[in-house]
Amino acid sequence: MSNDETRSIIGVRLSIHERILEAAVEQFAADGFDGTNMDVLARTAGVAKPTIYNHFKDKATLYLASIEHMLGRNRATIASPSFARLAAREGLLKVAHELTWLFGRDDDMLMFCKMCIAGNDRFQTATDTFLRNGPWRGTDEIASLLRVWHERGELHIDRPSFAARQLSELCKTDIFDARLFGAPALATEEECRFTAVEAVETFLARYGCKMTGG
Amino acid sequence: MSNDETRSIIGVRLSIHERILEAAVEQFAADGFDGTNMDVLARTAGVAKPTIYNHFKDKATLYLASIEHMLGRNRATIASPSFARLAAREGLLKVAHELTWLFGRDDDMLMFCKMCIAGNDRFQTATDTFLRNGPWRGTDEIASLLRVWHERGELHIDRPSFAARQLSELCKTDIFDARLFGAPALATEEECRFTAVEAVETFLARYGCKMTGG
DNA sequence: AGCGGCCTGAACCACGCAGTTCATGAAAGG
DNA sequence: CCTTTCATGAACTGCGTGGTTCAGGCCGCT
Repeated sequence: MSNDETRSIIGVRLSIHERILEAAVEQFAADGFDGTNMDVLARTAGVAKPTIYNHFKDKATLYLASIEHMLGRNRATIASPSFARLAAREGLLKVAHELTWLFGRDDDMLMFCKMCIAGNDRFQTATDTFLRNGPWRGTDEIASLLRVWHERGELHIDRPSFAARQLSELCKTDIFDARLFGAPALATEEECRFTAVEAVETFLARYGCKMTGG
Repeated sequence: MSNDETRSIIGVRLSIHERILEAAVEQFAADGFDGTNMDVLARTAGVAKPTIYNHFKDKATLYLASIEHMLGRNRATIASPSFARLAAREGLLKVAHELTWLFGRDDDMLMFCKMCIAGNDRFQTATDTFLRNGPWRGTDEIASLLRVWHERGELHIDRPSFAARQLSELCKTDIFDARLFGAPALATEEECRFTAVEAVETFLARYGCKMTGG
């Protein structure tokens, strides 16, 4: 292979494979599956069309791969196990900030949500991997954290998984629906912070023990 | 017009116009705008293709019309002002049950959300009317109720609108995302009741006054 | 130098699908 | 009874686009 590593975008060298994936994420996210034109995609990737089909069997295959690629980039831990060292309130705040940021200010996340929702009968497998590696993994991580704090006596939670999902929902308040339905305008950092703080406040009122400030 | 009223589905007589709209809602919701094939749509409607174009100029026009059609069918009140007579806890439970029912067991609502999300760049006006007449009207109604209970001293709420949206989000826990992304399986009545009760519990923990049980 | 692998660009094929046309037929209405 | 209106179905047009082919060209390897 000759010029596999030659092209660079923003100074970072990318292999042809990666360049195609990056362009795919961008295009699919912007225009949806049907709205994406493979000729255009090739041009944005700076690559000849046959090259794409040399790396990916299909438009659908590329679509799947692009979802996984995007999820891989987005390994920003929602609830890092390291948060367990913090006091419940601090840890919850960190988690809530991650969540509101994700819901309110992450474009890739939003676009792929839209795509999965829109196309879901045709690409159920794509939707499944998205859910498994995205939202569900996130709430699982949160649930683990909650268990730690519960055992440490800082929270009192009977159903950690359900509680985790409640927290996640609370973090969507005011910022997510608008984006899901409307123009993909970012929520401001102010809004995200506010929603996060309020979510934790409500969550602790229910699940916090006296000393935690519930 | 000859057999405008002759065909019947499930015993209800529908005009050709309505039959097309019903089929359109179903198809668009299931497959999105691009994924919908006009030949198939015609067949599902039990109508010849030219007939569709005799009633609607365009695929896009039909799409818009189908959204408005769906809106007209769905005039359920989430938070009736009459609930204000109830104690806060009872009233909130009623509201929460309405919400979980809507999120978990109302097919029209779900389809509608999918359609708006799928088409939104190209049909922003449709999405806007949906938001105004749907979710936003709902949370406004809830906010009014919250204000009543606040003034009556049963709740302590600084930002009623925000709190209303928090309640609404809490009522999605565990039942809405799965439907939005996955198969449109109904949430069981059990699940809805559970989520509603838990939502109210969490909500009151934050916003209830001592005597309310918060 | 010669070979093999990969990329390129442009042309090309095939197909799905929105929208139309047309001949036919059936009901309503004066 | 004749006219108007409208549904029907089948065939057709035209276009956008997914996917392929092919003749080159660049590069590394031996």
